[in-house]
Amino acid sequence: MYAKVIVDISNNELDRIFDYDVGELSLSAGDRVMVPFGQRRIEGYVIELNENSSCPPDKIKSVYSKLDDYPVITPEMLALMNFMIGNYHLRIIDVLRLFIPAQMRGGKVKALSRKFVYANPDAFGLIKPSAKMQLDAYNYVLAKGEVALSELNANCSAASVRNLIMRDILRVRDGEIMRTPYKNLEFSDNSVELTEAQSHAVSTVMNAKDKTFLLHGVTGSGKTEVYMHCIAAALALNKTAIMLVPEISLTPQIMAGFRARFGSKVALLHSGLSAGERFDEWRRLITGEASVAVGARSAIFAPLKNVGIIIIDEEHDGSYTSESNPRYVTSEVAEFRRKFNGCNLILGSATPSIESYYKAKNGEYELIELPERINKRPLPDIFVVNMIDEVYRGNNGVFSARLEAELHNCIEAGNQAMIFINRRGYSSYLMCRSCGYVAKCEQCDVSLVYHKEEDSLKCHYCGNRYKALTVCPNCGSEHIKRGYMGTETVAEALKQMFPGETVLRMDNDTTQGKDAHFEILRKFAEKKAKILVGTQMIAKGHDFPDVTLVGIVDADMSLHFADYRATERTYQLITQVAGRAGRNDKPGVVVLQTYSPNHYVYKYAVSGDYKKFFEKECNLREVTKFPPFTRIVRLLVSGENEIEVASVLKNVFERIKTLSDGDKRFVFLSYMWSPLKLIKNKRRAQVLMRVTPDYDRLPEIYAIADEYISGKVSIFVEVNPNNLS
DNA sequence: AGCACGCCGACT
DNA sequence: GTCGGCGTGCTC
Repeated sequence: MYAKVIVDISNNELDRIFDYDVGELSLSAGDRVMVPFGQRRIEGYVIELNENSSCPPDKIKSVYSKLDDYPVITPEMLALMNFMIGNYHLRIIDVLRLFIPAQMRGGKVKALSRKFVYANPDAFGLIKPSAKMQLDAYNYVLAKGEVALSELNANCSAASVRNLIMRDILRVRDGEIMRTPYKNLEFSDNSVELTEAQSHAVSTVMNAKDKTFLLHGVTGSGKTEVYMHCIAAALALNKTAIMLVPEISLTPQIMAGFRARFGSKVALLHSGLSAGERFDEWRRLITGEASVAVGARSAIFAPLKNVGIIIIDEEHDGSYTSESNPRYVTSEVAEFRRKFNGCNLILGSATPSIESYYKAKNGEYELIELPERINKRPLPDIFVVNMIDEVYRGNNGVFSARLEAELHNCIEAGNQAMIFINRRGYSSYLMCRSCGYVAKCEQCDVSLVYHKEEDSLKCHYCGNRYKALTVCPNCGSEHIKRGYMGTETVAEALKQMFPGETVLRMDNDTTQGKDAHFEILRKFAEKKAKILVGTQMIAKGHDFPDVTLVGIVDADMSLHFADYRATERTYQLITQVAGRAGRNDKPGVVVLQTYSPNHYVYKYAVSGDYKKFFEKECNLREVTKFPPFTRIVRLLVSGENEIEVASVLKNVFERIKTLSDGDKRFVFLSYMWSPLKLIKNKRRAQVLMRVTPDYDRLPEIYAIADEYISGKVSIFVEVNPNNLS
């Protein structure tokens, strides 16, 4: 019998099956094994067992050992693996690595083992009545049934315990303990009665089978409650559930909500966990001890069997598409698992992505709507402030007169305000006012970002750090000016405006620590500060009842971002940020500052008319030939040698051109240097194409790319990339 | 990815 | 003479 093994080395040359003799081992598909490989021993995964091999018999070696008690890759995941390597053109091992906790590989984390003590029932009465300490220890164990040795030693005489163990009156066994994250969170049953719309949504889902739903519910319409009920329904049928949320909204509050409802059946999976915690949560899922997986993107690979419902909350969120290496589309993986398990899938959002809503309109998804907020609370008023007028009036500051006035009202009334800005660092760049010179990264050719706390310039693409400019290297002028504002500028302006107030700031820089995120939000929730300044990360899911004002300092930053989804993202952003204002009984106000007040996105975002916005945006996409009416395919060629990159680019382009000639499904095809031509010392160039959604010859494009990949030039093919830099 | 094998320059 | 540079090739 031969084991078809994928070795745990990510390399194109090794992206294939190696055959090993199974020997006396009892192996199954999905087992993690240790195998000899050249002069080395490495880990690998058995993906199939088979009687025949096309490899010369003298080359075949035997599997050394099996590494776990059970196959770590379930049959469903093996099927998913095949789906993913076919659809996303990934290395097999890169897919397998997604399926198991990273730290488990190479034996970096192990089960936490502890010695447990239990009483030998036959030894009763062997302790002399005079041995008081021994009796104490024995009774302690009897009272608990079983107790950790460390606990017993801490509470009783360790010498007596040792003696009893030696005489086999107490026995020791090796056991495992699980590191459960957030186990100290208080449970509070927060279940509430469903509104008519909510129960209609729940019953629609529960009465369906093998379907995908788009749950379009306005902010505050109680989507979470619908999810909870659907999960409970799946559990009642003895099935399991997967619930995805954007990484950023995996707050302790959300987790506490799930823990309260489903107790220890919930396993939490996200990047904030320690390696050990992650491993243990994963193990609780694969062993069936836990049956609800809640987590960020990668939780879609939760090793659950018999899945009864899959939920993707905030389905429009960008974090569901992985940017780099094993690139996959979470909703497509979810579709695969839905079909495999014959269960339902819910995509939920207040602001669905244009592509999802388009599918719902075409009947590919079934649309469920929750059009009203719970308790019919009105959405906050959004005021659009024209910043050109402000400049005209001589106001060059961060805040418009309107926002400043609202801030004063808010603070003086004892309420809280959130100020939103989507840029990090103190300012985006340093510029010479005399000659226009802008400091750029030597390696990456991008503007450097000035970080005030370190008084240094940083490259956001490679992380390189440079000394801040004081003199222009180009013209010698000392007239250096900081560019656009960031969270720090805004925070400082606020501190000047409200000298006595604490201003909290939350962005990439202030949330580096393990619990920094949580700490800032906790302070704000406890009203230790009246003003919170932050980037996108303050926009999601946090419910602060006393926030009555939300300021969007520069809405255009996302609107003018070079991406075809910029408008859609801006709509989502405004809706999400605005949703933070005016919870409970206090009415909310949103002030939105822009230099393009007449853009349609502001009109529809202000009125909250998603459908109209969708129509407009969708028409535009159709005319401009962007998704969902096309798929964008980007083939990125990179390498250190500019001439080689250029020549590969040209060759690949010519080959694709041949493929596209006469094919009407090709809407656009061109090649060029990438906007960021140089990153980490690599020249980058791209072939860009747009093809109709029914185009089915992508594998041929992948094959062409593979042909030209060498040690010197690498090629990365992306479908609908998130950015084109 | 690594590790061996192999064929050329400067050193105890 | 041989230690060691990293090019090339292979791993069931």
